Amino acid sequence: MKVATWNLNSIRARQERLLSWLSLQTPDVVCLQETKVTDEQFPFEAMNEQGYHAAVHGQKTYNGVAILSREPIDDVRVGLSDSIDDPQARCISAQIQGIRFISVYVPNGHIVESDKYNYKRDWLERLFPYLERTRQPDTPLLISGDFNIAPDVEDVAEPDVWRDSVLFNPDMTKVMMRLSDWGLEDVVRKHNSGPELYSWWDYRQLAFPRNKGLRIDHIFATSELASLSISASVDRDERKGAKPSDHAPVVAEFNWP
DNA sequence: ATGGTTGCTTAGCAA
Repeated sequence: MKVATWNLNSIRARQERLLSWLSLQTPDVVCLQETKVTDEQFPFEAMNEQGYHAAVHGQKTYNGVAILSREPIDDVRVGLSDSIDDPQARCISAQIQGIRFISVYVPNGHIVESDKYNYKRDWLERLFPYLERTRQPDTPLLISGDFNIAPDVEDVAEPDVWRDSVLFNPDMTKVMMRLSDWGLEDVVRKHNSGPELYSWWDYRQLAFPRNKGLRIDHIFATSELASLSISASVDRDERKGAKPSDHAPVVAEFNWP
């Protein structure tokens, strides 16, 4: 099974690239972020014609997450399903081929100590009880998406520029360690030990040609599933050419089912 | 050189 996560930065702006990429890579499941469309505007027909079912949780203008799958999608749940009234569409989960998939778009946070950063921290606090409620015995869990967190110094091309920013600071590193403590393994890092593996490059300052990126898009899986992973990579080529997203797709393959 | 780009929506926000 080939699984991918990709922050599209608008599915309308990226629809042609998405369709070409799907036909080239033929992933089984794709977690999408920043679709930036309401559910009514989601291009279900184009995805279906490409051979994919789609589960969506969108909103107007901002955010928006989705899961595409070649096999049928069951038991779709949207949001973090807690007592907080949160209008931002940042989480969707679904059951596919015996795996619980979660697609997340973690808040960016803007600037440390801003309201947006407090929202990011609160959102991440809410994620752990959500995982606890979502976890089921004997069902592997895979959570992937744009976490807006570079876990470690080797995930940042220019640590001195990004240190103590919203994307890379000790508190955010702790969150990633809590995911690990909870039982989730970073499948991409497992298969790529070296530096210079990034998933996002700023549109500005020629960041991509200079490879000044950060690894902030991740695929985590519970240990049994992670142990069945064969390979993982960033599809850097998808960041090239005309009208790319600022994120590249991240892909992992599993010996499943 | 105190900016730089993109997308959505139309002047300003979000990333």
